[in-house]
Amino acid sequence: MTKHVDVVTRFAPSPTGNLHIGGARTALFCWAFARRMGGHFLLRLEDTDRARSSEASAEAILRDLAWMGIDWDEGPTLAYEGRTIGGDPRGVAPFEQSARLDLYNAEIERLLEAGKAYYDFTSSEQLDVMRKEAQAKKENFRFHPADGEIPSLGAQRQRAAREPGVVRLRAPEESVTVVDEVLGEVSFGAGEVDDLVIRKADGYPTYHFAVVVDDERMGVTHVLRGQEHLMNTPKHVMIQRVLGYRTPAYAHMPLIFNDKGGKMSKRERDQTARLAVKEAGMSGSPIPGVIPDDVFAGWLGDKARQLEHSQLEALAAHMRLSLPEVSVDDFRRAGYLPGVVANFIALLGWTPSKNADGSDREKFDMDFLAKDFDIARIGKSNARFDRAKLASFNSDALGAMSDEAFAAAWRAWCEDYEPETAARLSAGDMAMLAGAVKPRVKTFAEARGVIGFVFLDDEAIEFDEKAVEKVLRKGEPSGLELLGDFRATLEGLERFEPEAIEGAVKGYCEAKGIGMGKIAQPIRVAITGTTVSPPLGVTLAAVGKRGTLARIKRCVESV
RNA sequence: GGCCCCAUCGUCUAGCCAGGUCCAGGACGCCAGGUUUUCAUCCUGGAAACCGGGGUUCGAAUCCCCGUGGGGUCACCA
Repeated sequence: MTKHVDVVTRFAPSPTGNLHIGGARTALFCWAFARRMGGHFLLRLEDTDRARSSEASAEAILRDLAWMGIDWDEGPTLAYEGRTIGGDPRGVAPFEQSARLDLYNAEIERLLEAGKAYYDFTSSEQLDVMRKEAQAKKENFRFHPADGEIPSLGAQRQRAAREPGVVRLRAPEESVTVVDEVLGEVSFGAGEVDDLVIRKADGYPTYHFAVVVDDERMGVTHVLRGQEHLMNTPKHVMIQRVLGYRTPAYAHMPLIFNDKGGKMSKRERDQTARLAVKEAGMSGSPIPGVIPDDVFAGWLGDKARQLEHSQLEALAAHMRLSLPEVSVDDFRRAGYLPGVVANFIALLGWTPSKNADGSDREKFDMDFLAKDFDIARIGKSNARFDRAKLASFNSDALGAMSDEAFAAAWRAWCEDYEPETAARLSAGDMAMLAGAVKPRVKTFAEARGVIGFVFLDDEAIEFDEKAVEKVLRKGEPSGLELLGDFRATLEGLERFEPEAIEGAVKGYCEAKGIGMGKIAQPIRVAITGTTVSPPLGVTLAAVGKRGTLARIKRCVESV
């Protein structure tokens, strides 16, 4: 007995890789719709492809969803930040299709007995030949033998006992019209669907069959999915009709493309890396310990080949390369905030309601989405993923955080993805730097670049030639002279903290009757080697009194 | 190629369903100024779109048709 819930949505990924950004949006919308309607959001693992599915991938997907703030009411459980997500409140488990074979087989048996499905022993090779023949004749291939060509069930069973075969559903000759919640009425003519395979030779159900059976058994009321599934709908409706199931409401969402107008795919990342490797003129693997030379060579020469996720990450890190992000984990690793990612992808193909004053709304959080989401405001046309706009949203979100919150989040991110930084900077250092770093970065990953001078040895600072000429040599008095003079002031500073340092600089300028730039720029060059850095106070404080004095001394002496 | 979907600034989009208030609004990006000890932030301003052609109507971005363009899909993958 399953308890009745008004609305049940589901997200049903196949655990064959990371959670793709498109999948994340589907999950987000399913989640939001269920929340909005006070229903349940269910998570199911479609692992009927035995060769490609993995448990590691399943867990990674669960974690990615949880990170985004998408929690599921029903489905596999995940312990996340002290709580457990998932469960089986209505008694519809299991949630892995590989554990539901008996169920599918029972239904298939029912169909076989009723003559609505039949065993087929055509080999893949034979099918290939048939497809090619049809193509040569410019005809559409449709597997749909005449009634007379299908042996009796008894004969089918006899043969099935000896050799593996698939089970196909006998496609009824009828047209299908679905009322899509996004697209409206969509009709498919009779004879479009062929006798599709519902059970593979390995005994596993095909996607189409498993989805239909599970959605029925799990009481799914609304199917929100990408538009790439639109042509699957007549197949699913057909299976539902033959099985005597109800048809859930469908809502097909527009697709998400990359900035070049193509499909956002993991291949993009390999392509970017491959291009960089070729430009660098590399032939052997730069990190043979992670990527063996033969693997590297094969990958380099074959555009279709992809490296393992971890290998690609290592290569990118080694070459200090930033790869285009395509999966949720990529964005997390790059230092985007989960709320921002969710906010941004929600805007791809959907529009929130207006603000109370009638103005357009763009920024919102998960709570708002859960209250405001509406299928009626899902758009129909595909959207490009604009990374620049995402970056801007993230930048704004970081800027809106308090220094304390930023420092904590930055530190947490570093601990996961940049442990050297977390080790070298104390929590206090990061809190002190927060205000200066915040407005200068779009992601956490950019922070290191802003404060790179902190990590350099005092003797390793390279003084930029142009900067030296402009701010140290020119002027009367020259920057170099002021620098030597000001160093003494700094030396006498008791508390080497941002405010005190700023005060000292200001006091010095007033006493000397010179503008701030006259001394600020020479100091920058002495400390960082360039004319660009965060405000002087934090810049010097981050380097420390000893380092500051040493760098100024070295600058004065060596330039 | 068959089938199906879509079409507003470079990009995401509001407006379209219930035609007039739209010489089309917002955001990102871009350009130009301003604030600032550098950079960044921030502030102000600007350029920038209804794919084309027919209808319907007093009137069309909004409704209809055709064309064009873009996309999806045609597996024992999901």
